[in-house]
Amino acid sequence: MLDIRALRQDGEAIKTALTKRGYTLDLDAFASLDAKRKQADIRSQELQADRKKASRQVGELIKSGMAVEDAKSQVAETLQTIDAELDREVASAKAIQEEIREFLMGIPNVPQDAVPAGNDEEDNVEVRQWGTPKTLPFEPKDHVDVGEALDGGLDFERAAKLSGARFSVMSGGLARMHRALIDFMLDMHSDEHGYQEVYVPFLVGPEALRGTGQLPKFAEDLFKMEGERELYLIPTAEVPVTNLAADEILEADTMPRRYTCHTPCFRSEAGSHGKDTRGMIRQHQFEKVELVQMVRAEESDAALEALTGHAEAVLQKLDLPYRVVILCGGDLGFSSSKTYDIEVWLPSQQRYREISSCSNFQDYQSRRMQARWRNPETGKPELVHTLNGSALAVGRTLVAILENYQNEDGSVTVPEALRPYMRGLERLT
RNA sequence: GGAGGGGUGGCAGAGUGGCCGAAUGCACCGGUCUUGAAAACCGGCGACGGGAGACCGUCCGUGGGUUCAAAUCCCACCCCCUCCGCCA
Repeated sequence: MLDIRALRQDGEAIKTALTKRGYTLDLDAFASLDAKRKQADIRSQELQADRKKASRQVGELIKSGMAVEDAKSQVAETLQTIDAELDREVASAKAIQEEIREFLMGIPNVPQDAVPAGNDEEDNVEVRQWGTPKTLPFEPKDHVDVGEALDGGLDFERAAKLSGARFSVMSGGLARMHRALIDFMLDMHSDEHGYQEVYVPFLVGPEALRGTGQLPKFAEDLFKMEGERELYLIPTAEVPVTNLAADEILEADTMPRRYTCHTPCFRSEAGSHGKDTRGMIRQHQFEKVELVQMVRAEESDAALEALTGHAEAVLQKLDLPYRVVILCGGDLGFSSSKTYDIEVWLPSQQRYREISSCSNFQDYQSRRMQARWRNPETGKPELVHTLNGSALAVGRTLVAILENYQNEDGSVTVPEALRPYMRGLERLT
């Protein structure tokens, strides 16, 4: 959510910045709503002040010895006049405030200056590359062919039997490698990058989803539970972990907060029919290790660079070639002010595919969820800046390993860094 | 699922109809003292919105209601705690 005061003061500048992501801000609609709000607000406050005064008068009269009924009749007429108008004014002030809130909730975050212009992923700009895409001495198979050929391995048919398309079953060594990856990533972020591991609910209420920005606009991307309580399967650990700070005022000495968390993620993929239908690139259920940070405003730019580096470190240790791109305005997520995607090399597709997305939300999420910290210099609560990034999407990491580490005989070499997590196993066959 | 207790400022915790946005303690900030720190003492200190400001309004889990007046009384819901039952 944007700062309403910023919108009043710098509306034009914000509108211009938002065009970079293809969003047209209706400033006139906002201005007229805001003017209506102010009028209703001022009037209802006046009436309330008058009403309070009259009520207090009654108390004083009674205390000074007047009979209760007499005291009441002193102000009865005034109150009657006030009440008639007050109900109306308060109701309309409330309604307008709610309208403004919904209006604000529907505006995406303002892209930072560094965000390049552009419409879609074609316009994202490469920032750096790491490693050299391997040229395999044989025709590379894709991860489905590699995985299905393994003993145990990948099984999409049985997954479909259970749950339909976009699910997978893994068994044997592959299932173990999947689990090992989670362990490997969590250990790395905890031991080397200074994150605290957390375990959180996989079902959350609507408020948490409003806080991070999935609701109200993107309900169709979520799986909603049946039942008397309104609960949703989390689409990412970002939702429960970031909302840990919701409605809280963090003490300065507990900042910055850095959390790492492994959760399954559930996405309806409503808008992506026919996209990545083969294999486990795009699933309704997948595992992810997430990084979340809550930092002071002036630290968030540096924090995004560091966080992206922490995600990159996973790929480096696994020796998987990748590149980092900065998302253009048109490809930028709703709540983000700046996002780096990390893309891993897939030999079968001869191109880089997204495996991580690292974003700085600045105060956009924290304003929605009222996540603040107490600045000792002012003594006042200030909104934190929130960031998060995948480090990494586990399923896609597995895909990358299957493809980059495949051998001509159909086996898959276990990356060296992962072997301690697989009891020394060197090869999946 | 049954019975009882409770949700108040950053935290703990008073407050059962008007003098309460709210005692007190801790934490925090400023000062005195000190070579410095601690301790002690003095002062300050909730959040949000509006206003240039004086100041005004809202907020005591949430939503309704009673009343001239609600943190306080009534109703519903949510959450937490204790005991019993069930259970991985």
